[in-house]
Amino acid sequence: MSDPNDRLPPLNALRAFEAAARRLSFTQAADELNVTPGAISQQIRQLEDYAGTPLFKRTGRSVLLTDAAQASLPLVREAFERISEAGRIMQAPARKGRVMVSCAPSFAAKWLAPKLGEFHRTHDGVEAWISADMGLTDFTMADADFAIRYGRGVYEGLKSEKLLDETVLPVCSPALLEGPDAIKKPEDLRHHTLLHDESGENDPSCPDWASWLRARGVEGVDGNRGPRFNQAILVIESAAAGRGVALAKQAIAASDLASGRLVAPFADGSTLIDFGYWLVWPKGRHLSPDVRAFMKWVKTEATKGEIVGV
Amino acid sequence: MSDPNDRLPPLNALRAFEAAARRLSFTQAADELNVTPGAISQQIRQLEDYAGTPLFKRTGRSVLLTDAAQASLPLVREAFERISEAGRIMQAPARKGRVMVSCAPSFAAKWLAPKLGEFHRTHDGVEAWISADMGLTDFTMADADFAIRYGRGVYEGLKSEKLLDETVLPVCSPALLEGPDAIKKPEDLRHHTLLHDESGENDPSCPDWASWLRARGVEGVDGNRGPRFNQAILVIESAAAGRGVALAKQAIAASDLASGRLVAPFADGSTLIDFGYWLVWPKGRHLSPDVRAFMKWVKTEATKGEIVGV
DNA sequence: CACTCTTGTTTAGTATTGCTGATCGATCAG
DNA sequence: CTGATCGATCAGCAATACTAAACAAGAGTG
Repeated sequence: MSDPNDRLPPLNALRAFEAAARRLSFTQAADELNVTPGAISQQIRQLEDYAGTPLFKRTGRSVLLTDAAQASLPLVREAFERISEAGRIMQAPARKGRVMVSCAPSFAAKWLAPKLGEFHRTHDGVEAWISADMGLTDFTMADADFAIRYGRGVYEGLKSEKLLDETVLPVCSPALLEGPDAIKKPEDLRHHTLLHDESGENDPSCPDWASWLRARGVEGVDGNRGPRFNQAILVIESAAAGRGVALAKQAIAASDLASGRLVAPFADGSTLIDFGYWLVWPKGRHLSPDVRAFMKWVKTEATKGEIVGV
Repeated sequence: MSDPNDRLPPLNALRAFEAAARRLSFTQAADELNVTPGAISQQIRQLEDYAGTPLFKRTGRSVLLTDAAQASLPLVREAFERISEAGRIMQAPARKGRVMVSCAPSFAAKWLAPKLGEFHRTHDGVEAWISADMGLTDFTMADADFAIRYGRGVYEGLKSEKLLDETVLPVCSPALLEGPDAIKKPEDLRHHTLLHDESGENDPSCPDWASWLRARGVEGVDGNRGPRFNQAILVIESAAAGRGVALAKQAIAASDLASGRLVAPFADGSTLIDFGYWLVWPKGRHLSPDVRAFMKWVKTEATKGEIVGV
């Protein structure tokens, strides 16, 4: 009669519950789980049948958690964290020799990817995969081993370690240093297009052209004109193509500066900003030897860059 | 593309995995989950597809865990413990005012049940349910709020609190104290049937008739003859029916001794044994106010009994 | 106040998943 | 070798989960 298994809640319904409770929205939960809202609604109802009590207060507009849901949610969350981690561990043998790092597209393309060949040469048998994604989605469940994030280094539930500081400086194609409108001093910028990087928008310490010019007392240059890009790499590529002068992130521009594709027209142009690059991974995660090796290598590369650059 | 949800293992397959890993047998796992072995086999295979690596080493005869399974199993277990507990908490509002205690059939019938009326009278609005089951099944998942167990009080993963000591003493129907074969001293037992309780078999400190007689230097009585019962209550009822003299557990016999249905023929007959009755519940479990009240009441009843009895 | 937008619910139909029951192959004990 | 036991496999069936579409109920807007 009292079969112990009957006492376990329906597991798939718990997934819907967790997502809905986290978002406080069935629609968003449905979106997250790639199902229709109706499916979520049904799963929740099934769980409520099991519980014998409502889990959400439906207030027309949105939904609220009942006490029962409130009380059980932390345990459900912990359970899923463990399941997620268990899943990773199960997969570990199959992933052996592969390290997956998630990072922002620009950083991946301009900083990480060019150095990867070197890693592969020195670490035989370990291949690195880069997953370039934008959002800093809660990745306790993502399939990356760790991530490189651009920000202040404080992330809820995640451990982080500083990788690299970031500085911002004007860069342009070497072609712009010649000819009648050659850039010699900041005032010369009036003859050129200003390229705006809006990828670091939420960092108040990151200067835009307007504040950069103001800080240097440059007159007669409108710091607001010019095209805007939402990714650092786009600014860099535009600048390299000779379209204008970019206020660029040093880490992203470094390889092009080193190759001569870009030049820094002003000696004192660079500004250290608050945001930086961080190695980030979920708190309880087991890091395999391969992953550790890769992280260590990345950090070494970063210190190298600091010696050479800026 | 890399949908975070795809990274979670199939949840129902995990249940099969946990059971199979615990039992190291697909057949037994199937039995536990009330499905066929084929179903388990398929679920495990599905999980192995997910993991990309085998989880069991099939050695024809039985199965062994691979490293991947070994490593992930603890997390899976913890996850299910939390899910189980979350399930209970969800159901708490619906269970309000109900306390479910699991205990051995004899103790339930002869000790607990008779006192329940009193509890109900003093604790209005709380009803107590008794689930009398024999096995001390791992009940992290059972639906009882707590259990009363007979034993030494050490249970893996469970918390316990001493409820009652147990003593063993000869009892019989008052009818046997009269007539030509009236029982006055231990030697008189030769004229009567000895009733054997084998329910405490695994307690070496618990005397049987043979050791009881030997300890008192009684000669001429064969301590091995007579019917044997595997439950304490059966011995008691046989004795009460006048069939013979039982070496009975005090706690089980107490109510019949009090009512005069049974009597203790010898003044010095009782022996304190190692085993006793314990309140037992899973370590991380949240005990509701109702449950606490019931536990407290049970303990009070137990101390009352100690004052009156023995 | 009507209109519309958003959000959750419901229902019937469909797709997916999970299970059975029978059969097979392997292993081990006698 | 033979019988017994255990796991794997497969086709068919049952249960579960999902979709699509219509519906209902606030909340914001003009």
